[in-house]
Amino acid sequence: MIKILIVDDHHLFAEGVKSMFKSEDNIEVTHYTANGNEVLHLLSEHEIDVILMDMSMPILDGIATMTLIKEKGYDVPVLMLTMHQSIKQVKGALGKGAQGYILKDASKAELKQAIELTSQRKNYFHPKISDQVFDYFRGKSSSKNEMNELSEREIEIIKYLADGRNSKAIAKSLFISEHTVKTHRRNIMHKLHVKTSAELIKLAMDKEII
Amino acid sequence: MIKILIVDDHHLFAEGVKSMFKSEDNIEVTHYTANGNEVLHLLSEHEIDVILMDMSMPILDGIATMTLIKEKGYDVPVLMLTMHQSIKQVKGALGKGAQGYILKDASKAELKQAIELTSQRKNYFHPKISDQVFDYFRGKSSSKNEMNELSEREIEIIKYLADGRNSKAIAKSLFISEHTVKTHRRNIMHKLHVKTSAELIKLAMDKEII
DNA sequence: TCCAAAATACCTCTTTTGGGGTATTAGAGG
DNA sequence: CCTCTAATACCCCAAAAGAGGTATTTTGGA
Repeated sequence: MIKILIVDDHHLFAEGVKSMFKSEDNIEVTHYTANGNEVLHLLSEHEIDVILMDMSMPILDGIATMTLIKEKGYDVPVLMLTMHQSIKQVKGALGKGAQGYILKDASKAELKQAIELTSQRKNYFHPKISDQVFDYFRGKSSSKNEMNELSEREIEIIKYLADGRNSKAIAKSLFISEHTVKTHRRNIMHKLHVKTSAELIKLAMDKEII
Repeated sequence: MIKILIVDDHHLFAEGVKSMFKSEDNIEVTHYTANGNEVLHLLSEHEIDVILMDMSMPILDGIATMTLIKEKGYDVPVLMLTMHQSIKQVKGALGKGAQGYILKDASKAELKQAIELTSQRKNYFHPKISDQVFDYFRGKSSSKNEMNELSEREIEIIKYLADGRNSKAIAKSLFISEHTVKTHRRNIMHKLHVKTSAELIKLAMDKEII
C-alpha cells in the first residue's frame, strides 16, 4: 500500500483524490494538509511514501515547501501537481528535486501510474509537458547564456526598473550618475536583444533572474 | 438523489468529486464533460438537477457555457466553481444567472451543502467570498485586485507591450490608431498606479494576467 | 430604449528612452 | 606587466513615453 500525503490548499481536490482510490488500487491518501509548515510535522510522525504537492499555494508555495522538506533531511519523493504547464515552473520543480510532474487535468489512471512510478523513485512527466521539457533541455544553452552575460550591476538595474524607477531615480538610489545608468540600460538591451523596457522585464521574469 | 453534471477541464478534479459522494449523501455525479458544447447534448438526453461548472476553462469558459445553456432554454441551476475569488468573476457569474459560487478550497461538507441549496434554487455563497460580495453590493468594490478593473482590450495591449512592441506597432497589429493605443496605455497606468511600462509588466506577471 | 462603460481618436506639452558615439578607472587574471 | 571586463561618465539626437486635455462611436446591461 502506497501511503500518500497531499499538500494542497484546495480541500475539495484533496478530498476528491482521497475518495478516488479504493483498496484495490494499492494507494491510500493517509494525510492531507493545506499548510506547508505542517508537512514537516506530519513527516516526523507518520510513514509517508509519496507527497502529492500542489505547486500554487498561498504563502508557502509547492517549491518552497519541497525545499523545506529536503533541507530538513526528509527523503520522500515528491510528485508535483499543477494546472499550469509553464516550462518555468517545471524547471523550478525539477531543479529542486521533484520526482515527477503531473497536470490537474490528468485522468485517474495517469495519476495512479504517476504515483506508482514516483514511489519507486522513477521520474514521471505528464505527456502534455514532456514536449516542453524536451525543448527546454535542447535549447537550454543559448537562452541561459544570454542571461549569464549580465553583470551583477546590470541585474540590479533591472530590478530597479521593474520597481517602476526611471534612470534618474535609479542613479540616485545607487549613488551613480544618470549617464551611467543609461549606459547600463543600453548594454542590457543589447545583450538580451530586446527593444523596450517592457520586453526586458518580461524576459527577465520568464528567465527568473528577478 | 440529486443528479450532478460536472463541467470541468480538470479530469482529476471531476473524478475526485465523483468518487467523493456515496449513496448516503443523496448526491450523485451522473455525468462529466470538459467540453462546453457537449453540455447541451447531455442536458437534452438526461435529467440533470445541478450543474457544477468550473469558471476557468479553455475555449468556452464557465460563464460563456452557462450563457449558452440559458439561451437554449435549459433551466438547470448552476453552481460555479473556481479557484479565484475575484469580485469581477463573481459579479459576472451571478449576473448571468448562476445560483451559487464555491471555491475549490471548500470542504466536502461545504460542497454538499452548496449542492443541496443550489438544487432547491437557493443561493449559496462560499464564506470566503461572501465578505467581498457584501462589500461590493455596499458600493465598495475595493481594491483587492486592481487587475479586475482592466478591460479585455487593455489586457491585450499589455501582452503586446510585453512582446516588445511600441505604441505604433501595437496600433498596426490591432488596426487602430496610435492615439488609441496611447490612451489605453495611459488608462492602464492610472488604473494600476504604475509609473513605467517596466513596472506594469512586473505587476501584470506577478498577478498572472499575462 | 436609455445609460454607462469601453473603445476609439485627436490635441499639446515635457520628460524619458533608445541608439550612436567616446573615454576613464578599478579590478581580475593570464 | 598587460589585457579584458565591469563600472563609471559624458556628448548628441530622434523617437517614444507619459501626462494633461477633449470627444465620438460602439456596445452591453438595466
